[in-house]
Amino acid sequence: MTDLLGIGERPSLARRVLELAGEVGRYGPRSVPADLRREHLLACATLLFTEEGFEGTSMNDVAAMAGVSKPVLYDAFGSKEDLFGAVMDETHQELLQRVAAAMEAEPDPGRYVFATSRAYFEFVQERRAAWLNLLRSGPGLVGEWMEVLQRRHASFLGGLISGNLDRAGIPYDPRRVEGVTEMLVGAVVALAGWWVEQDGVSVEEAAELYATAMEPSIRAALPIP
Amino acid sequence: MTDLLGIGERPSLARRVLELAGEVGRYGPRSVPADLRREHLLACATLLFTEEGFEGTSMNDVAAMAGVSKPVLYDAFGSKEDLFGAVMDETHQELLQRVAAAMEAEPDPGRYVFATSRAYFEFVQERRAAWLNLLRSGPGLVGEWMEVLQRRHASFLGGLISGNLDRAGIPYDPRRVEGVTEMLVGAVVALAGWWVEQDGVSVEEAAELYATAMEPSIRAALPIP
DNA sequence: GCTCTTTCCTACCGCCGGTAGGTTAAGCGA
DNA sequence: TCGCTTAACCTACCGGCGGTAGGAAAGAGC
Repeated sequence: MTDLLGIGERPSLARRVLELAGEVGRYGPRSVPADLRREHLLACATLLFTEEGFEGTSMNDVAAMAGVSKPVLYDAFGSKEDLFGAVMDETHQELLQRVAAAMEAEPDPGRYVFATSRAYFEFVQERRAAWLNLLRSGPGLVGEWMEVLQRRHASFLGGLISGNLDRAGIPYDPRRVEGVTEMLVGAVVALAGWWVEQDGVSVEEAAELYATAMEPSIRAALPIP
Repeated sequence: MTDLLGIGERPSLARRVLELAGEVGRYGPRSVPADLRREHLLACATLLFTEEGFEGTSMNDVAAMAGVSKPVLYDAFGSKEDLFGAVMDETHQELLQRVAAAMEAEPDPGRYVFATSRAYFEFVQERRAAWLNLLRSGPGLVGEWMEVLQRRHASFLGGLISGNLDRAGIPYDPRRVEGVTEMLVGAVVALAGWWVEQDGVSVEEAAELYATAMEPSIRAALPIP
């Protein structure tokens, strides 16, 4: 758990960080500007948390991999949960962007559910470890971060749905939209958790199953024409 | 986090445990049979984990509350995760039994989804802390216990569904039943997580929303007449 | 009385998340 | 050139955690 990238030869990784960023010597040796340092630490942490999970990664590991002492790490990120939260945040934003892009690229609104869920499953397939260790880690532990993500995902999805309803001039109960979106997110997370350990079920099939099941439930629970 | 019940006056809780169980002196003072001790420790752990969560409870706390030293605790349970698993297990079994009972008590098969989900939401309402800290804690962390529970819940539900299909002589793809049940469980957990923090949404309304949404999705995804 | 077995405790281990306090050296005005 | 400020950084430590080694106490059976 030390030096996965050959990055951590102790005394002077700082130099290499600066070299990578094309900023050598800007503040002299042994001195990396805080924002760059933060970025670098975040990259190391992402690698470790993705590969080893929250509990499998210690702050010592992260600091060692970055070639830096612990207080430097704590200057940048106040606590282990802060750091993990930042890593999750980045990855989750990426996932949401891909889902949003998939929806925009889909011309047929009748296939929105399929298109977005396919994007979700593709992400899980491509970034399996990240999804398992970062996104699916579960609420409750790791501060309340997971809850935040799930809530964000739900309100993102709710925004899409209620946006469509608004545009069509259909009245609806926003409380109900919230409940439905929570279920949709819960269902996709659960299905992905099952699917990621199955063999022989393709992305298309998974997305098709999700869409087949959830499409009618959305129509039944909300006033969608 | 010490002695919530006045149980922990150090040297001789053992006596009181035996008194409670009507077994005083069976093996003489300072000696409680292992199975009884285990039960007692499990009760203390349930109380603490329910109230303070996994991370908020230390093995020292549990041992202190039980009026016992740590090695005794470790003799009975091996590790903190084992202990937490045992606590979760017990509570989860209870939840599943209530769901099963609700279904058996429901004469109209068309209302199974509503009846079972209402039982679920009632449990969440009555045992809020237990549900939040024990059952909803999330997969990934705490060993793989959550995954086990979710899987068990899904296969329990899948058993109900495929049992019905079998009885009716309808052929089906078991893989598909698995996927659907995972979604159903994920959706109910997610909806409960949202609902448990809402004001003014009754159990009936929550269960109705769930049933309205999921009933058609089951029919759409599975060959149910 | 002696040994075996079961229960139980004191005292410790290594590691973790997190911090106090001091060192280095660049930047800069006089 | 000298001193002062400021930012980056490190060594060395803290309390508490999960977990364990090794032995004391006391009933049971001979």
